[in-house]
Amino acid sequence: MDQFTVNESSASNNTTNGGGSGDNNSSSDNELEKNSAFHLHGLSKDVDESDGEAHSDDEDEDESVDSSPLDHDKGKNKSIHNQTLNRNNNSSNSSTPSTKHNRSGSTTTTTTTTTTTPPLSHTHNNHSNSANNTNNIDVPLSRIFIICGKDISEAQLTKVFKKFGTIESCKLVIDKETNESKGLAYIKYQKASSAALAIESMNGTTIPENESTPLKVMIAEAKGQKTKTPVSTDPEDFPPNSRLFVICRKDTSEADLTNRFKQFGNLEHVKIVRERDTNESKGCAFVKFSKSSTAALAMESINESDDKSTKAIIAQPKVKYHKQNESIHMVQFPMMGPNPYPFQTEFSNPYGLFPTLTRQRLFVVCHKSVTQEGLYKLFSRYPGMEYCDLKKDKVSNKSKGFAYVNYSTPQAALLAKNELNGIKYPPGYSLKVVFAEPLGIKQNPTPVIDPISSIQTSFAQMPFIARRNSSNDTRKRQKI
DNA sequence: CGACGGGACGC
DNA sequence: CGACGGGACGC
Repeated sequence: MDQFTVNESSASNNTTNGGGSGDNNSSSDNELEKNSAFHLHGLSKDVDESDGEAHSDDEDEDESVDSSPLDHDKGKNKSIHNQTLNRNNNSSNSSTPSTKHNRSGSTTTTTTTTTTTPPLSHTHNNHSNSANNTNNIDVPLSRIFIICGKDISEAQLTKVFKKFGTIESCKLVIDKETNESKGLAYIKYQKASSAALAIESMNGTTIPENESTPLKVMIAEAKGQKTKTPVSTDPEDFPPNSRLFVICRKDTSEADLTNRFKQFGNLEHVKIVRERDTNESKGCAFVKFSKSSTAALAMESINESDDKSTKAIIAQPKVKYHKQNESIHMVQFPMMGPNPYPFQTEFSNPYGLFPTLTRQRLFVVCHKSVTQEGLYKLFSRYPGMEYCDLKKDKVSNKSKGFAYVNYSTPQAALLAKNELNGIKYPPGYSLKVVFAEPLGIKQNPTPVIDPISSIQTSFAQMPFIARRNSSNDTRKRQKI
């Protein structure tokens, strides 16, 4: 099993993009896209009901995993080229290669509670230094980050999460001072598909041990990466990590790929990358699924198959161009539960954030008697509504008197705004409908923030704007 | 009237 | 010395 080595050295890797296109930086984008889809139905087949065993498939992942991966990882170092990819031929003028991360420290100390996973029981911790430090994990996208209540134990987490695949380690983050849980945890799986399944089925849900706190489950950032990174707005990448980049023979056709990949389910489309002029295949393709777990399972299966001429990795998001002034907006999707929103439960995502353009999102002020259902019906009279979330007080569950409504296009949002702003919605009370500000601009208790820094931070989160000035291309190439 | 939960891993 | 090549999406 040649694990393609990923260089997601979170470090900086500069490559000036002459062509302005900038590839996305993998490190960030990778982590950006944490996320996942939430298919209430499709999923059950994969995991849910079974309750005991998660995997269905072939892949005799069982023992094979044990020692080999580590060995391979040692060898990994060599295969990490910092190749910058882009056809713009940007010679990497800007220095600063990967030197940033030292691979010395390994994070061994994790409290690996590899509890009782039937098959691979004794997963010896990946202590092997350098091989598996979380900065550069052996298997990309195989580690998840969980936000849970502070009263959840490692054992409880393990119990819940082991059904998605073999857990290598489960680590609660403990506050040094108080010695108490911070309500955060990391779980490292052996396989990316396990992580994807875990996200898809657990994000936004509550577990019996703590009914009050819905879990947030997302792909973990590489160790150095502190902050939340924004999400790609590439629609092709939604849900994140649902698309494969496939290397194949040049004589492979779309139909061949379709035949090969459709068995995994929810295949959306395949696209072979071709030379512009000759139309000849470049020997690679994109294969899009509607779930990231499917993409991961397909990848794992393909890479383990005997056909060595075809390999797959999770695709990096496509570079997307934006109008200069258009800001990106992170929309908070409500999580789970009995949902009055038919649309958004299809997807949920790590931060519960979904990228949108500002002009597609409305901020609505309404009388507190207005209900979620009523508001939903009202705004859904205008086509393209994808989301409607009346904010309620956490404890009293009473309306806070405002809501966020999302439309699939700026035009749709504008129409709804024009039609509904100022109407008397509960008779006698005016509805106010305006475009929403990006998250974080208008904070709750009328904070005392100085406008400068708040603006900076919020804009800093908008990748395409930030990237314009920075000549950095942190995107690294994954080598298969 | 009215701005969105909590958030990152040894030293 | 030491391990296999192919490779990014219309701008």
